[in-house]
Amino acid sequence: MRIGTKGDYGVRALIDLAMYGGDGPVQRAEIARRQHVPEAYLDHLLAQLRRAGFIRSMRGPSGGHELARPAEEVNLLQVLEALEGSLAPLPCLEDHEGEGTVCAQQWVWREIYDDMRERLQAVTLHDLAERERDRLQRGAVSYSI
Amino acid sequence: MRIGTKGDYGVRALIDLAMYGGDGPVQRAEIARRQHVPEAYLDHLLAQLRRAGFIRSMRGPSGGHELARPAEEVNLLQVLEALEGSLAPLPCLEDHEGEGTVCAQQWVWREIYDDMRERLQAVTLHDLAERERDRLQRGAVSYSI
DNA sequence: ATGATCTTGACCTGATTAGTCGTGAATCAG
DNA sequence: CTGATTCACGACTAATCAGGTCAAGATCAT
Repeated sequence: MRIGTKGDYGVRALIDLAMYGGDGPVQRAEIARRQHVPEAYLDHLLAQLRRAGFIRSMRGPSGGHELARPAEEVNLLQVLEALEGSLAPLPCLEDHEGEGTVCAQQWVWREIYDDMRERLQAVTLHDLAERERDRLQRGAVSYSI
Repeated sequence: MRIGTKGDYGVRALIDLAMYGGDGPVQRAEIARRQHVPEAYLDHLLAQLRRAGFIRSMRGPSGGHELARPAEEVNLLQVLEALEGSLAPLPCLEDHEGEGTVCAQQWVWREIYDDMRERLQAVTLHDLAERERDRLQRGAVSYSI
């Protein structure tokens, strides 16, 4: 469940779309510049986000990316699981039906994991974008990772 | 904060000592056999546990390992952090004084992380050993990882 | 057609994980 | 003292993953 640049950058890209995507699609290069993410890498993340149904992409001049669903309907858990895979701290907590394996301390981690997922589910892209707008107004600096 | 074999095996080794260490030290080979851990690998984990002050080791015939502190005074957080390093899901949550970097969604993760540490702190080696004794009595199978 | 843009897959580098192996050092029994 | 037993420690390796880069191609507005 460690969050890497994939998760961080990916979420930031979506926040960017939520903030600047009001009129027409937003270009990769713009997102990359604003969020300080290497453009070539962002490319892959956008592809993943598209396949997962979070964004729509349009090619050609004046093309770009936009949210496929309203920002209020997308939560952090969905996005992070799409980008990073399962967030389970132990393999045995992953929810494929045939549980099979059991690991030591499973009961402790189960609660932690469930709690975490709940909290992440409660946060929408809209919340994050608002928070970010606040932060920018305060003139805060934000180097990621 | 993903828990790997190090954390899993290491905790199991300590549980083993808590359960079978009543009279005299317990040998590496015994632990390895009971807990299904490769002995050569267990060696490293025991070394780490010793350096971190959780166990004492004696060489020679009838040597072995034993808990350095009573099982009630050792909690899961201490052990896991000694074995796996910081459990922070994001580097920016690590608590070295010069915070410097900030990452997106930090506020969400801070709560999750704090909650997790609290829960892990609340579980002692004694609790784990008891739980394990129960499980064995029920004849449960326990393949780790 | 053309140029900006997205799309895909191949590839690269360094770090980490999960171990193995071999040698050496302490301890104890006889 | 000698040898058996057990831990101690460092070197080595193989596989996987993170975090990227790069190049060729597909698409579409104009």
